[in-house]
Amino acid sequence: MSKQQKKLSVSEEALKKAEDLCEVNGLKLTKLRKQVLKLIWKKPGYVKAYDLLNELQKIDPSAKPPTIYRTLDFLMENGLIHKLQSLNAFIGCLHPNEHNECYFLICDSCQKIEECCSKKINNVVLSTSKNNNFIPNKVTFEIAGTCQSCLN
Amino acid sequence: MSKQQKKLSVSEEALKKAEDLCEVNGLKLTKLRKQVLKLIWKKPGYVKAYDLLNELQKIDPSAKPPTIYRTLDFLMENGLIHKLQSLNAFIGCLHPNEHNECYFLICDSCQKIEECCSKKINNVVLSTSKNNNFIPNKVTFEIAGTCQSCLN
DNA sequence: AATATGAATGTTATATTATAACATATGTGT
DNA sequence: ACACATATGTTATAATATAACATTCATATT
Repeated sequence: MSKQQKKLSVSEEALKKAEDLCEVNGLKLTKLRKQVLKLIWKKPGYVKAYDLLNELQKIDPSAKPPTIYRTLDFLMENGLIHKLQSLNAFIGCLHPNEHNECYFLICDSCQKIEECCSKKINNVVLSTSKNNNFIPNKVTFEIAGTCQSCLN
Repeated sequence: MSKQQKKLSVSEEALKKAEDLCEVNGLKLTKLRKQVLKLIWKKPGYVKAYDLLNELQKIDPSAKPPTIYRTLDFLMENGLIHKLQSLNAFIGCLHPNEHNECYFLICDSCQKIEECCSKKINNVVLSTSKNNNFIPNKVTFEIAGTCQSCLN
C-alpha cells in the first residue's frame, strides 16, 4: 500500500460520522457535545447519565446535571445516541440517521447491547399500528435476556 | 331473567380475576395489595407510583414509598400489572397470566393505553432473538403515537 | 395455648434520575 | 458596535426508586 490505511476504531468512526452528519445538517457539534459523545463511546456497553457526569467532571469540574442532560437531549434528538428505556441508560448509535428507530438486545449477564434493527420489526410496528388505527411516533423495543457468549 | 345478572365493570372484573389467580396459585392478595390494585384500576389509563402513594395515603396515612414499590413489585411479578418503561408508569393487566409479555400503544395526546399483544409480535421477538443467538427473557415493546380518536 | 418461623409491612434514611428557572457567555449577521 | 438566537453556567428542587433494619402478622407445630 502506497498510502497508509489507518483503521479507525468503532469509537473514532462514530465520532467521525457524527461530525459529518452535523456538518451536513447544520448542527453544532460543540466542544462539550463532542466530549460527551466521546465519553459515551469510550465505555463498552451502555452508560448512565450520572456516571457520564462523573467522567465529564474530570475534564470540566463545573459540569452539573443539566450539562449532561441537555447534551444527551441534543445527541438523542439528532440520532447520535439512544436511550435504553428499560435501563435508564444511554448508548451511542452505530448508524445515525440511517433510520428512525433502533431496537436492542440487552444481555442481563454481561450488560452488552446488540442493536437488532430490522425491516421485519419495522413491519410489525407498522402492521400493529395499522390494525389499531394508531399513528406511531416513537418505538421502544428492547429485549433483555442472555447473549450468546454468556451462555457458554 | 330469573337470576339477576349483574354486569361487572372492567375494574371489578380485573379485581375478581386477580383474586382467582392468587387463590389458584397460592399467592396472598392482602388488604394492602388489593387496595393498591383497586387504585390502579380506578384511574383510566396509567398511573405513576407517587400518585398512587398519594391516593393510598388517603386510606392509610402511614403509607410510604417502599409500601407502594413493594406492592407494585408483587403485582408485577405475578402479572397483575405492567410497567410502562418509557413513562415510568404502571397499568393493570386485562388478562393476567394468559401470556408472559404485554405490548402497548401509548397515545401521546390523550394518555390512553391500548394493549397490542399478538402472536405476530411474539414471533418477531423469537425470530430476532434466534437470529442473534440470544435467549430472550423480558420484552419491552411500547409504541408511542396518536390514537384513533385523537386524530379526529 | 405457647412457640417458632417466614412473609408482609412499617419506618428511617438515602440513592438515583431528571428538570425548572434564571443568569451569563458565545457566535453570527447586520 | 449591536441585536439576536443558541449554548452553557448555576442554583435549586422535583420525581423516581431502593437499602437496611424493626415490627407485626399468619400459620404450622408442638
